[in-house]
This record gives sequence, structure tokens and C-alpha cells, in this order.
Amino acid sequence: MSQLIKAQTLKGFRDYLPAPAMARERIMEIARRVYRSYGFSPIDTPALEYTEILLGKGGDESDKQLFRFTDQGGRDVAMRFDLTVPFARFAAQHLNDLGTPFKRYHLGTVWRGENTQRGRYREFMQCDFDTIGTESNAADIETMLVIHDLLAAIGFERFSVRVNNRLVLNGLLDKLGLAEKTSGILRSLDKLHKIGRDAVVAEMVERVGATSEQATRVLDLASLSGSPADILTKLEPMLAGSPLGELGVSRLRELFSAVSTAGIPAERVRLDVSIARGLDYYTGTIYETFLADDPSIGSICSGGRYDNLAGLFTNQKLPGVGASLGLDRLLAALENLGQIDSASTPAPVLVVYFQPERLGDYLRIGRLLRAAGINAEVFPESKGVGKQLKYADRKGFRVALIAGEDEFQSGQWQVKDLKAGQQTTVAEADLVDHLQKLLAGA
RNA sequence: GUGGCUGUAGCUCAGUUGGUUAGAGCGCCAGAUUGUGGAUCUGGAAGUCGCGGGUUCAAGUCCCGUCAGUCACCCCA
Repeated sequence: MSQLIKAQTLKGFRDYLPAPAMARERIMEIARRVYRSYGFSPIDTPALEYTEILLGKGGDESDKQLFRFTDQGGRDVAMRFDLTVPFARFAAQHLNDLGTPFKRYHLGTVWRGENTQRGRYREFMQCDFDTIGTESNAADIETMLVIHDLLAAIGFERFSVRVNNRLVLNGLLDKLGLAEKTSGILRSLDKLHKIGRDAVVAEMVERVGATSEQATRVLDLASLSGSPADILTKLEPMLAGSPLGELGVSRLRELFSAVSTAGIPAERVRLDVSIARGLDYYTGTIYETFLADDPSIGSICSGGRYDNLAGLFTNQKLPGVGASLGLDRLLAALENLGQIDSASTPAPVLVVYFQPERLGDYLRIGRLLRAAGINAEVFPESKGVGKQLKYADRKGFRVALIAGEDEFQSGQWQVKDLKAGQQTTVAEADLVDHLQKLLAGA
């Protein structure tokens, strides 16, 4: 007996069985479709980059999380931890071929060596889209529309996109003389929903070094609630005299107004002045998206505006705005909500292979259906009909096609609707038509 | 990276103060039913008790380490 190797996967890395894999591919197809519908073009970049390309772009945390090693040629390399930094490199390298404004989407796997949790993996797929080369608020607003349409197309009804603008908080912090402590303040503020107002104030005073009056002023702003228009109206006097803060408010005002005119339901869009998250490079509008039915999984689609995407790689200034759908996190939420279809076959039709000497005919009918756009599997073994129907049932086939010598003689097929439990006899000439109608009704 | 909880069959779990051959339900396979699934009945296969070490006459059970999952911190998709 040879020593068996234990079949196992690494922490944070997962296998996909057919049912979740099909759900995953379905979402990828929807993402591509929605992005393309807005005119975003596909690109791709390597999984591996020179480490210096990736280091220091997402803050210290992401540096620590890099999967990094020396390749066979002695190069210091690392696996990408997001799609934005590689895009910055890509944009700097190919700017002359792209022209601006440039809109791209990119579906790709990324790797982060952090601790795992439900919906947090070390390998996961992001579905990014960005518009670069423009500072126009129209791009920020369109980003909002894309996020909304994407989630709606996936089939969600109850979700909220929370929007904020870094300029608002930066403007306030500027006014209060807290500009130097921005990142500490934002980090504390971000816990508002979790630990409450008093704890946040305490943390800002103790850990960040703000005075309690400063902290209170920040919380007064961040705690504003109500409709976007209400909040913005209350925000204005608080930021008076801060050009950046006022700009942030006016951009938000335009965003909420345009988004509403464009037809996005108001309940799916919120102004949340307390959200501050997002990587360090965000400078303007920021977005986070939560599912009403599983908020604990965290944001499933986040992004924002940045002043200068590729400043480390080129002198050309490239402002932009975009967002990223966390596909595997979304999938974990769907799984949790029991919304993964249990069918594990992409074909609706199983051709029962029942008479060995008629193999060619079974294969022929399979090709006939495929030519008409109907996915069909011919069972690979000539076994009992009952066995094959059981297989069809378990795998989630919609229809079984059965024919033996009698049917072949008369040019007919038994079409068994496995969901309804009904069986009808159909002439081969009418088969495609019949199935198309049956499947359309499903 | 730090801390808490968890880890027994494919899945969900039981397993008495450590005590002989580790159980159940569901699922799977075969048959009842060699041209008809989901039901029922009968039978069957399947477990390195996550892995490694230690204590003990004896470890699924106690101790240590490790791997994995999960939760919190941190950060984020």
C-alpha cells in the first residue's frame, strides 16, 4: 500500500462544486453584460506582478497580506491583491493606446493572505469597472447606476448602496484642524454603527488625540440622518467656509438628484456620512453596498473616486472613479440565504440511452437539440430507464427524452417533463419546437 | 497577525466519571421493478474519530502542538 496524500485545500482557498460554480458563472455573465451595456471594455492583466508594483499602494495592511515570493529567475514577485493597482500600472503603460476617458471592466481572481471568515477568503474574484481620465461628476453618478443595475440584474430587490464623499469629512476635519489625524479619525468613525457614539468619541480622544469638542463635532456631522436632501441641507452650514467640503456637498446633491431622475428607487440609495472605508486612495465619492437580507456579510460592492490612479507610474494625472463587486462574498451570501439553485447541470435535457444498437440515434438527437440552442446530455451508459431518470432527477434536469424501438419505428420521442411528471409523445420533426415551448415555460 | 469557540460516515449530529467490536437520521449503492424518477420495503458499502505527539493498563473522551472552519479585533470584496 502506497502512502495516500491527504486531499485538502489551503486555508482561505476553496473548491467549487457544480451548483455554486454555475451560480458563480451566472453572476460573471451578468456582470459582463451590465458593464458592457454601459460601454465598459474588457481588459485582463497578469496574476503576478513585480512586487514593487504592488507594494505600498493599498497601505501597510495590504503589504502584509501580499503573497510574495522569488520566482525561478530570482525576481521578487507577488500576486495581485486587487485589480485596481494592476490597472494603474496598465493605464500608465498603455495610456497612448487607450485615450481618455477610458472605461474598462475586469473580472479576475485576487489573493490576500489575511485571516479568513465567512465571505472572506484568501482567494476571491472581483468584478471591477472604472472610468478614468475624467473628473466629471457624471462618471460618479454613472458608477452609482452601474452598481444598482448590476445588483438588480443579479436578482436582488432589497439592497442599499450607501454613498458618501470624502471631501465632506475632509472638509470638516480641515475646519477643525484635524487634517493630520484624518486616517485615525476615519478609522474610529467607521465603527460608529458597531460600537456607538460614546465609544467612538472616547476612542477619538484616547487613541487619536482629538479634543472631546473636536470629536463631538465630527460625530454631530456623521450622525445626521434622514433623506439625502435633508442631510445635505444640514451639512451645508457645518461645512461653510471649507471649499472642499462645499464641493463634496454639491457633488452629492447632484448625484442624488440625477440618480433619482434616472429612475433609481430612492430606498436603494442612501447618503451615509459615516462611511469612511475604502482604500487610502479614495478622495471623492465613495460607495458601499449591503444586502438587506444579509448585512453581516459586509459590503459586496464598493468603490469610489480617486484623484490620481497612476501617479506612481506616470506623470500624467489620471483621475477616475469605479467600483468592484466581490463575487465570492456575494456567493457566500447567496448560499447563506439558500438562493443557490440546487441543479448541478447546465443542460435542461437528458437523452436516455436505452437501446445500445441505437447509440447513433441518441447522439444524433443530442446534436439536433444543441444546434437549436438547447443544451442536452446523452447518458453515457445504456442502463435501465429507471436508473437514468433517477440520475436526471438528482442532477436537476428539466426534461428526459426517451425512445426505444417502437418510437424509432414511428419517428417519435417520449418527452418526459420531470418537474410536472407528465409525459407526451412528440414526432421528431416537432421536437425542437415542443421543447423550446416547454423550457420557456419553466 | 492576536484571542474565543468548533472539528466523529458524503451531510447533520449522538457517544454517560477515559473502559471491549464508535452509533443514528438523511444521502449513496444494489434489489423488489431487465421501457419510466421523486414514495415504500429489504439488503449493502462507507469512519486514519482533522493530523501529530503526550499522559494512562486503557484516549473519540484528558494535555500539548498543528491544520482547517467559524466569531471578534484589525482590515476589507
